[in-house]
Amino acid sequence: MESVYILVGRRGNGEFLVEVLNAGGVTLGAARPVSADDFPGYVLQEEPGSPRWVWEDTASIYPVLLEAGVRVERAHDLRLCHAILRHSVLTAASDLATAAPSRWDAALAIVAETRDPGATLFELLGEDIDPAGEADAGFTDAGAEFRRQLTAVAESEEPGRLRLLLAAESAGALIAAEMRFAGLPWRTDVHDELLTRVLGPRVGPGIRPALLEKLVGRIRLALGDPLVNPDSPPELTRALRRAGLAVTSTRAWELKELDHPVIEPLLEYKKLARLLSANGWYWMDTWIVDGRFHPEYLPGGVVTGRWATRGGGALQLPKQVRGAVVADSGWKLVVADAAQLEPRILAALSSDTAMADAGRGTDLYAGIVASGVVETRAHAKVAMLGAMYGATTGESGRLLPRLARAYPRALALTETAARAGERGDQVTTRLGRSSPPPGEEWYAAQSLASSEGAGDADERRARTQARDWGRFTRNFVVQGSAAEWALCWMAEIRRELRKLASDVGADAGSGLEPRSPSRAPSGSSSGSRSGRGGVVFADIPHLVFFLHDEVIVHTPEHLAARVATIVEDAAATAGRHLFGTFPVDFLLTVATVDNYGDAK
DNA sequence: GAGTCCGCTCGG
DNA sequence: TATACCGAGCGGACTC
Repeated sequence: MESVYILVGRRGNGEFLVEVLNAGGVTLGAARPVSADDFPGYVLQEEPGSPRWVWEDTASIYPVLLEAGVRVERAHDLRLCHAILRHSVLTAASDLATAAPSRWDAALAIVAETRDPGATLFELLGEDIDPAGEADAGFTDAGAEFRRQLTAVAESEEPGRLRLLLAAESAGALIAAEMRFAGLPWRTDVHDELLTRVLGPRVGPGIRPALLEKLVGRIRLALGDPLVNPDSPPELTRALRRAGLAVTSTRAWELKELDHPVIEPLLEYKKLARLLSANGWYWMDTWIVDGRFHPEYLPGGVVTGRWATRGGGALQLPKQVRGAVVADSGWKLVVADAAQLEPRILAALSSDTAMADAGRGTDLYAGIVASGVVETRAHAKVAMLGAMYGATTGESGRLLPRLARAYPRALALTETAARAGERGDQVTTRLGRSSPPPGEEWYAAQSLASSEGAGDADERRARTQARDWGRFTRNFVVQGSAAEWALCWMAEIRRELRKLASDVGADAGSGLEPRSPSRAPSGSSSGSRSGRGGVVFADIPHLVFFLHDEVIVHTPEHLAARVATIVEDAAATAGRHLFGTFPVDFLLTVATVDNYGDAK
């Protein structure tokens, strides 16, 4: 079926503009306004034709639709796609890449800093034009940008890969908005109980909970220092040294090596103080709304293509508190984790069949041991990580030659990527995301080192910087390609979950309905489901969390088995999308559980 | 007092 | 067991 695009823009007065385009981006009719009130209805009406919605910024437009109970199947995010095409070496010759910096480039930085949902890029840029005309100019420009993007892809060396990348990136933007909207189920009563158990009863801000205070007492006693404040690293270091401990810092791993009565209570204190400050009651009050954790996901927020997040520290949910992530009553969490994702990606990228063989149907590190390359799983892991991160010393550095003999193609790929970075060259992921070139300072340091009269210090500094950048590019290829696999995996999961929902007839209308209050888990203190989280994905399985190589789907219990199958199949499909018929397994560990803490 | 840097610990 | 890659976020220390 010929794909149709619908370009969407927004005027300063809140009105939308829509224009239907054919597959080549050519207009099929004049742009027309749609009022803000009518917009969700318009989208709902057009969705059965599976158009691809083209808009500047999914994160500012899509939440409006979600609030109105409308989901879309496909989108093209101009902002995210511009960023990819502007920097990809595959499109370096395109008009899009060679043009002078435009508002699309400026918008990248600004949107990354402050996202005011509802603001158009023009507004963000503070361009001073009259409200109606402003957005119409922006709309015209969006159409032009879209055509530039289509052309850049079509004329590139790898149009198929780039198309897949742009589709995956845009699907990611939809998923990010949907996950934020739906939120991760979070039981504040369970969380509170956990905190109270290990810290003592809740106290006001600035006051140490009882069990922490007790530990401070033990620390002071052991150090013979009745005033030492364990929250102050310099003060604590001095106190430790006075007590005869030759420490250079207060890092936990350094303390662990020591034998002294203060170590045990101090390590315990650090662990609990961290829990309190990072995920304590204040965190809970701030980030859990109506029984859901709603972090903001930022697709493309990391140079490698990984997502960043903002708010609540969603990238670092400690294992300690995952027990508070509890499925609603009658629902389950399907938690899936891609096992040894990056080594598998590396094997496929480099067509290293020996390494792919090592991971076939089994833990890849165990497979490396079984092949006789190294003796233990721990060695296999540290050696692989060293190869991908650029370790030179220690255990990892010593094991690298053995890995290189067994898997020459894989290791050659990482070395080639490192050498490219050391020269200041860009490297590119499987689907076409390129690393940024080094900054001006970097080039300045290199040319200074090779100029006449350069001193040893100049040369050392240049070499260090070159090697640093080489480790970045070495890792970029693997981490970035893994991020692409993860995007394809999630997009596939999302697509299949939607099909499942329509198969079982739970998704007759928009796919979103107000959740009935009776569905709230009994005995939960998480309160009513009104307000921001009041409309959720009622009755249909949906993604609620993503972390680099791991997803969580919240699903009605009776669909959990089918969801698990979907997640498994999607991993294989993602592998085919990236690597065609190359025989590499993408193994998952999948757990269907009531709470996240029970997964693995 | 506000803004920024650093040390530390959490995640992959 | 450190080391090597990518992050978020807190609290203290420091600067203006």
